[in-house]
Amino acid sequence: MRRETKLFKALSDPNRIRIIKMLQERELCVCEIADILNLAYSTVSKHLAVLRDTEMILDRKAGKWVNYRINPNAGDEQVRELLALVQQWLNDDATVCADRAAVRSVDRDIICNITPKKENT
Amino acid sequence: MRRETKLFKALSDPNRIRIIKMLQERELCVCEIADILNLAYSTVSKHLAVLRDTEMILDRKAGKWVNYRINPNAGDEQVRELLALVQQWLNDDATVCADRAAVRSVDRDIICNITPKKENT
DNA sequence: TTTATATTTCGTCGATTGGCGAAATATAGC
DNA sequence: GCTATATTTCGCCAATCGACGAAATATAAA
Repeated sequence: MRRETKLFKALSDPNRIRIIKMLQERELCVCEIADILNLAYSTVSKHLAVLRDTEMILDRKAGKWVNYRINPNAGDEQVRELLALVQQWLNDDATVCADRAAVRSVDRDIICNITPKKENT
Repeated sequence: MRRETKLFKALSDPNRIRIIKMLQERELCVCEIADILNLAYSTVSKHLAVLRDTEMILDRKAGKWVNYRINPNAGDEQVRELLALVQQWLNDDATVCADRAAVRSVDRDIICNITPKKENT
């Protein structure tokens, strides 16, 4: 039963739901998620660890970035059922819609640097 | 989004899951649930309030008892979907099986009285 | 190898949670 | 009305949670 309650608990936080909805749009790195949610890296990292621990999401190292994505066909059917629920829910939610717009326009090369890349000037 | 996270949070506690699984067997009063879960009345009452607040369960006053039952056709489709998930999950779980056996044999007239009913002797 | 950047881990803090018992409330039965 | 019983509400406590910043780690780039 602990397994099941852990799955529900993972989905019981708004920021984790937002992360899942964003990842259902596309793969994202930690800095992109932190930028959109407006949270500290360490906080986002912890949320991602919670979701990864349930196997709802996977991480993949890519150079200096760690890309997170939905576990496309999780071995656990319960996880698949929950992800399907989340995918069909909240599609008209204002925050979710705004997050999607942000996901489309976010650029990791710009946002991740504390010292912004001087593109011109 | 608060609505959805509240639903998941309601299901993120093992005792609340046990309550739902028991109510999916039959209607129960607070003292029966408290007896099976081995928790204080006040604790069970709070768990039931959390579930009732999501409209997953309904309460019905019946004399000195308050009977709780699953909301048979909740207006909220999300609630129906989650209850369906819980119903299909955990049916082989040892605790759930034991709870079901207890639900079948529990007798509110016996367990609820601190001073047990002197049936004979 | 040094430096910059992306991420995770660690320690801390205030808020929430789940437990309890005591007190308050509601109803049944006398 | 009085008493017993079932339930809820209240106040408390320890544990967990979500947030942060600082420190540690890993990789890219110079």
